[in-house]
Amino acid sequence: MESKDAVAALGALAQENRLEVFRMLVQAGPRGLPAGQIAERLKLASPTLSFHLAQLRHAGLVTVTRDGRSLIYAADYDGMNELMGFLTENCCAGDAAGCGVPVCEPAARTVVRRRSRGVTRQ
Amino acid sequence: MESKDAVAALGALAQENRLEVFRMLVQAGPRGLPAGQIAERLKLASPTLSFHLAQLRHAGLVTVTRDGRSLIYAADYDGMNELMGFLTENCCAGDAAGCGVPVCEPAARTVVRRRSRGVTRQ
DNA sequence: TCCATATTTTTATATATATGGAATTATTGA
DNA sequence: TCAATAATTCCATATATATAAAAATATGGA
Repeated sequence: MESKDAVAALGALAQENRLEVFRMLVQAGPRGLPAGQIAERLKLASPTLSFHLAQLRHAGLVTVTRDGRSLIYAADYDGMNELMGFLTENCCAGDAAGCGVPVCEPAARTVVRRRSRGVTRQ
Repeated sequence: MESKDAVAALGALAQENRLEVFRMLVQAGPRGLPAGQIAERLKLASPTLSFHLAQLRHAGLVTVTRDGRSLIYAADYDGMNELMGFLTENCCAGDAAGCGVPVCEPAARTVVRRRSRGVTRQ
């Protein structure tokens, strides 16, 4: 991961509404949520939400797929994990015990197959 | 951690120069670095660096102690780890295996005693 | 006490970002 | 083909942020 990508991802998360959106998607799991449902839950005007989702998408933090009229947004866990790895990279000059950073491998990944109707737009 | 604190921390990191400063301090370890040395290594004007260090400090990502004429900045590893915990909180509705997030405990912490000359200003 | 060093604070200016109304595009079902 | 729904893009406005020159503060040594 490049420094510029990390700045983009951090900038995307550094906003109250977007952070809420992202955390909602992280908690929702790989199945994601339709934009309308996010807007409703967070009481955001649709152009506002659309703007924020685009930021998160360009930053590689969420993915989108169409399902009929709805666009389904989901957290991009790979993007998130890459970002966290970048922040802690080579911490304490390699002696991670100096700063309490998790040094273990990620939990074994369960692959979730998404409904494949519609076209993916990244 | 509150959402507002997370936004502050992410905003502090979402800037090219500050991200560089922070990563430099993360890699430098708990002993930290004097402001002048950071400015020199990153070729930043001192008021600019000072502004950025203040942002990181207010966001709880770095600490500062005085040593003679120098102010020594160090990464605040607790702050960083809290932030990452906040982002991944309750991911996949509790089934972390769904997204490959590290679920293990942080490495055992090695406490490093800092030189106690001067006053700590947070 | 005075000077040099290290760093911060103040201030001005330039630039980037957030918001929501209005118009637009895409999809489905009648 | 048309109306209804879901969401986006365009636009104007308000607000926040980054930068560095100049002035101010704190420390240590002569």
